Amino acid sequence: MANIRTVASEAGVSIATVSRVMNNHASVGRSVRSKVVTAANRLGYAPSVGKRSTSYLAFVYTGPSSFNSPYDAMLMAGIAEALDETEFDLAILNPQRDKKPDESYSQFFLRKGVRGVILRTTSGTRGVCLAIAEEGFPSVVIGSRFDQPDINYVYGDSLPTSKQAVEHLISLGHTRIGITLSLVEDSDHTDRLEGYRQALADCGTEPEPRLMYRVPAQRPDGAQLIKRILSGPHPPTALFITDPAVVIGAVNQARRMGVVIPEDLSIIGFDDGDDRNDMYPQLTAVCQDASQLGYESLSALARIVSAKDRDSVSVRLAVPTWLEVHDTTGPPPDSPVRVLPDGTRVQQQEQDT
Amino acid sequence: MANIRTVASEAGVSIATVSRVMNNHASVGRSVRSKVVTAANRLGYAPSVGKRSTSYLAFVYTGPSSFNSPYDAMLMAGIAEALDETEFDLAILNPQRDKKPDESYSQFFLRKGVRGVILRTTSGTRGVCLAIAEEGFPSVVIGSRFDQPDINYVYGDSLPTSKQAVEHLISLGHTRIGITLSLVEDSDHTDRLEGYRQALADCGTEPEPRLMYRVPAQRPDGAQLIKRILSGPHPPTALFITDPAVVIGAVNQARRMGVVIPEDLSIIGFDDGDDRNDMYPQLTAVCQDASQLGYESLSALARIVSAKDRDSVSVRLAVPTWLEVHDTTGPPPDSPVRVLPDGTRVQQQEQDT
DNA sequence: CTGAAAGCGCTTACAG
DNA sequence: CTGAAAGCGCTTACAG
Repeated sequence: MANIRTVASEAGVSIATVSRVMNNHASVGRSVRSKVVTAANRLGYAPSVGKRSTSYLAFVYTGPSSFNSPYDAMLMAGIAEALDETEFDLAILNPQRDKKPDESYSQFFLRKGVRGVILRTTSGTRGVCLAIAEEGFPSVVIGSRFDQPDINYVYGDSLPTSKQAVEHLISLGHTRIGITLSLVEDSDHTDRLEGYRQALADCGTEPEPRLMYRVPAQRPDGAQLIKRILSGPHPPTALFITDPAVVIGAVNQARRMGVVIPEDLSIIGFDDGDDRNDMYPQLTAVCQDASQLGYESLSALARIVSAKDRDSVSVRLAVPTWLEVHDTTGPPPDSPVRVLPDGTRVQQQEQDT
Repeated sequence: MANIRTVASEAGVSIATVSRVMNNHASVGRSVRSKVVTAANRLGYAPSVGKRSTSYLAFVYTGPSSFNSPYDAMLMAGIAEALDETEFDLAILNPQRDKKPDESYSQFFLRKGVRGVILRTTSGTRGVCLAIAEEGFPSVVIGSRFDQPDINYVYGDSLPTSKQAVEHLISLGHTRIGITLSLVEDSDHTDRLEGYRQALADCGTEPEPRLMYRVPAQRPDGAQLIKRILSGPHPPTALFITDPAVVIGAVNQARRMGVVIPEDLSIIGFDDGDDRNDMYPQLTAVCQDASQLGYESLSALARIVSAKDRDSVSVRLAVPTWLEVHDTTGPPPDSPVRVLPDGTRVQQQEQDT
């Protein structure tokens, strides 16, 4: 294992300077600091005392943390499972709390005694992931695709299955198929929209902007959505709801309004874990095993950290998703079902738009 | 902060011996080893290199890990929240993987650079919690009560609310009230059973053994349970289901069998988070905010670790639970509803038993 | 099985 | 802002 002396000579500075960089002393000049960080990352340096060199890998939220979502819970389960097969321990790090503003990510991670990181992306933090990868610190991004080289990631490949989901609705006879998307443009939602587009394009249809709904990714937002679109003009007869929380809110709200699923409205949801099986009626869904994302990310990270030559390991892994057809999809009603805000149910005939 | 020299003189040995104990060298004699561990815990020793003494607190499963349960997810969320208010970072440790058999828990934690631990109890690991507390290592048990002094714990106080839940059923007119319990005897399930007993006792009823069901704590087990008890003789008209996963399986299975809730069968569940609001009909439940358990545990642990005199801090915290009456409880049917294995519905008259 | 002492990795007051 | 050197905490080969 590289020690402070190796790093010093690699960077062409004294060991005192390396130590100062590792402890983020303000006195070190910018250019010297970045030379040292680069050398440390290249050599795979980690501070150590005798044998007790740290052997922590970290799970890092690049944005606000959200441990209570089913997605994150499944990630953790998979990470914990993979961890048991390695010699590493797991740390949970929150750079937002105590990374110093003038500190690079590598410095922060090294100061915490961490050897590699799994980056949990949230909206608007792709830049953070890129910055960390660029610094050369061992990292694997979980849940997002990247075009840039030299960035490792593991993501759920939902495009083809999303297409398949919409094709399923088309084959049932639906022509007014809505899609819900989150407010943020991440690669997951881009993929799901693209699957929707492709399925429609294959049968010569243009996506209709009025059938594309942007909603925050919470359960109450799913309920709101259903109220809004079923009371408006020209509602869809089927919905592809691309978020696991939103679909739960939506299905329950529909039933509260007396809308029968799938007779009045077909719904295809998205499931990160096992939720589809705990719903009644059982949910037709694009399924992803989020625990597998966690498992694969941690395994990959362990390989990278343990590798002789880290740059030789490149991880770009697409974990398959799959479609499960259950009880929330069926043929469309003769005409779209509307429910007015006062609860009146209107089954209108198709009209010009 | 105590260093290896202080510990050595406190224990009356050389620094070499202290170091050997910390690294679990086999050569050190049993009695010397335990003297050193005791001294280290008394002084709050943690290995350090200069300033970078470790500042990790750990979340430790005393049994098999289960991150994907809603309970654990909520715990993590609360722990993460409390963590942000401290100077500590979080580690996840699995003693089952790499604690050496001949190593004490304190030695293991110190070797990992951890300053204090939150112990997640599972069935049959109360002994582990007691052993760790006895060694004097800073620890807080989450989710269990203890009678022994000198053990810190934070638990959900579900006895009074469980009693209230059963009283609610009694006030609706139910006389055949069943209860489901997990297979293991932990303090949580003991409390819930005791609440059930007390509510029945207050109106002069003995609990009937045939209405007390032991089931594993998984969703499919809830479905099995409903099949079993509704097809058997003398089914209950109301059920208090003391596990969040079991109740979901049970409610959905009941509906699959055509049993109307609450008209045919009333159900009171248990909710660690927000699941009751995502069910249709909305679940009447004994509610506990598991994230609060996590929050309080971590806050308490941080206080203990930071205290001048650790033994002066004693944590024995009962977090309140509460009853929310929603849509799964109502008056009992005229007579208990039975559904035979072939799907035939039998509404039998009350009979002698 | 244990200690005295040499040595390692890192940090920091001092000097420029 | 950086280095040479003293010093700290810990580990370990050597000796008994």
